[in-house]
Amino acid sequence: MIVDVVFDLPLPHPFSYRVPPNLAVSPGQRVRAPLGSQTRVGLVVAAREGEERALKAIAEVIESGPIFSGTQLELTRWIAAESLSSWGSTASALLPPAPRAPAEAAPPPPDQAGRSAEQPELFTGGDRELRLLRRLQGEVETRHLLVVAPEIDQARAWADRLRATLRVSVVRLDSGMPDADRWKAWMALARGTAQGGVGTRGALLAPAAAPATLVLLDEHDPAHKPPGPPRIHSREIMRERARREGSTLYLTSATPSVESWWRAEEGEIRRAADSPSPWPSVSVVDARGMLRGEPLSPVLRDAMRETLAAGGRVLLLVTRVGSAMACGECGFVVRCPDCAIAMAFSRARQELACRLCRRRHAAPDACPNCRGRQLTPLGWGTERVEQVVRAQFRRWSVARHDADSRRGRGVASASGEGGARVVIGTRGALKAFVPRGPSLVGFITPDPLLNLPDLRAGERAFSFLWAAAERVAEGGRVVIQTQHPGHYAIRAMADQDLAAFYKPELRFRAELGYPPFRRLALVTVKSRTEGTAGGLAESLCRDFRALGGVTVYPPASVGRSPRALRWQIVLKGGKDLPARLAPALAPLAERGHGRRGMIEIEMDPIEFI
DNA sequence: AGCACGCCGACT
DNA sequence: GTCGGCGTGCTC
Repeated sequence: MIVDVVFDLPLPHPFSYRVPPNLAVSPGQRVRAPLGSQTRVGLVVAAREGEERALKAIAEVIESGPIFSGTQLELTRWIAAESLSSWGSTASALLPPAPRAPAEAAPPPPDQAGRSAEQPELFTGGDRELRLLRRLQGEVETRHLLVVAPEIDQARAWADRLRATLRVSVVRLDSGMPDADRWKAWMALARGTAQGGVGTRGALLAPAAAPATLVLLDEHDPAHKPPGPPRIHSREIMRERARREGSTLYLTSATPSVESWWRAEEGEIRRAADSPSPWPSVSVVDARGMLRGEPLSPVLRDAMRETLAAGGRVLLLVTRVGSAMACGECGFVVRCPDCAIAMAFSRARQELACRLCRRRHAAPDACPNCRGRQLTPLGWGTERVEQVVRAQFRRWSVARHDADSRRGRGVASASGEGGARVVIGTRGALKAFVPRGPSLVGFITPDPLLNLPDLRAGERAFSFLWAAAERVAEGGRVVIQTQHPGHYAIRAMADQDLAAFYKPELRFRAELGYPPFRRLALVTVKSRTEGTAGGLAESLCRDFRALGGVTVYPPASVGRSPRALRWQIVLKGGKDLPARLAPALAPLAERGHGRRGMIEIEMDPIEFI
């Protein structure tokens, strides 16, 4: 017998091996097989009869039987095709680490072909997790449960929470556990000795028996699409899984992705009813014309004094200097006239460029709107804000919480030993206030985020603003200093009104043909020699244009060094974009890189386009 | 991705 | 005269 095996390599095709008579091997099973000079772990994707004399033999099996059912194997193939990642790398990322010695495996749960899936349901609102738990309570008696969190910390917390509230046996499948434990957890779920599993991305295909209850926590979180194959959001994998096996999918999010909100409007997703939860009072301070060197407006300064005097704690949120150009006087931001995305300022070249269509021109020296002369990238560093705050609030303890101040250190003293009453930090600082949130959150200014040269700038800023408001202690307040006091992201947050954000945002996306209405792909060409990268990018563009139905933006050099070694091509198309691109990419992947240079492709990029 | 084979510079 | 740079090509 011959088996076709895929490996954790960026290779587009499987390798064939003969199966020695002493081994039993079938599709969905992991094996070790010789490849080149070494022996590697691979996944059997097909078995057939044929001429086997020229082939090398499978060395050994990893598990005694298949670890993926036929449906799961087929699903990994779909994921690979949809993300333009290799089948082997995709499968490898979605399986527990292989044990060193051959191990007795529990068979994967049987396929449930033909079951029609229920509509996924989206939980929003301040009590979304409680309402979800209540729902799960009624289901765990009869169904398997799989919960996927964006990060290990959340997976750990949810495992504890499920054990405590649902009183079911829940195993942890995330990489925060030792490899051997992860493998055992996987098998416990397959065997049915565990009723539920919690993990991160690597648990997406864990063997919860269909029809199962699948949960994706914080579905909008970009951590659901980390670097590395497969380049696809966990939400899409969960959705497809639920659809194929007839499982129920629950999504939670304070601020759903625009994609999910759109699907809810289209009736593809049901929105669980939510009720308003306590909300801080929000003051929006118009920062236009505010002195540039002064991070604290009188409104924020007074709010801080009041909060501190009343015994509360203050969190000042800083967003690092942006790359867009904004007018210090009127707040005008230079945007691409075609793409409506903020243009990125290059200090070295003193020019502005659109990350999408590559339009570029010299940076203006006066504001095109008000003729003001203070047209510069806008933003504050935590250190500078700290200096000012220390000088103005000498009586109070002040701490900084950001990547530089070493995660946790500033906070430990701030929350633990009754330390800092004023904390200056970036987004991560929100998590540091446990168990009680700060009484006052001041946004020095969210404008750099709002003006990011990124089509998702508004979505990101909104999510951050909302998360901060949710964290504020009851009866507390939020002060936002901004040059865009009327921006719908800010208004929607202030009014605790989700729809007030998504409605205009969807209109913007629709008008300009951005996701979720169209799909994007980002192709990166790397080469050590300048000519090849640019030349290869140009010739790739010709190939893509020849495909039809795909918008090909001009390639641009994105190398940071003066010598341009990286080029990027942005592509836009419909739902079938990966399928359309595959034929143009196949010849490149087939023979190494075909031409010299390396090609990477990311479907549905979520940053910096 | 590794790893091996294959042609041009600074060293014992 | 060699050791070694990584450019190119292959792995069932």
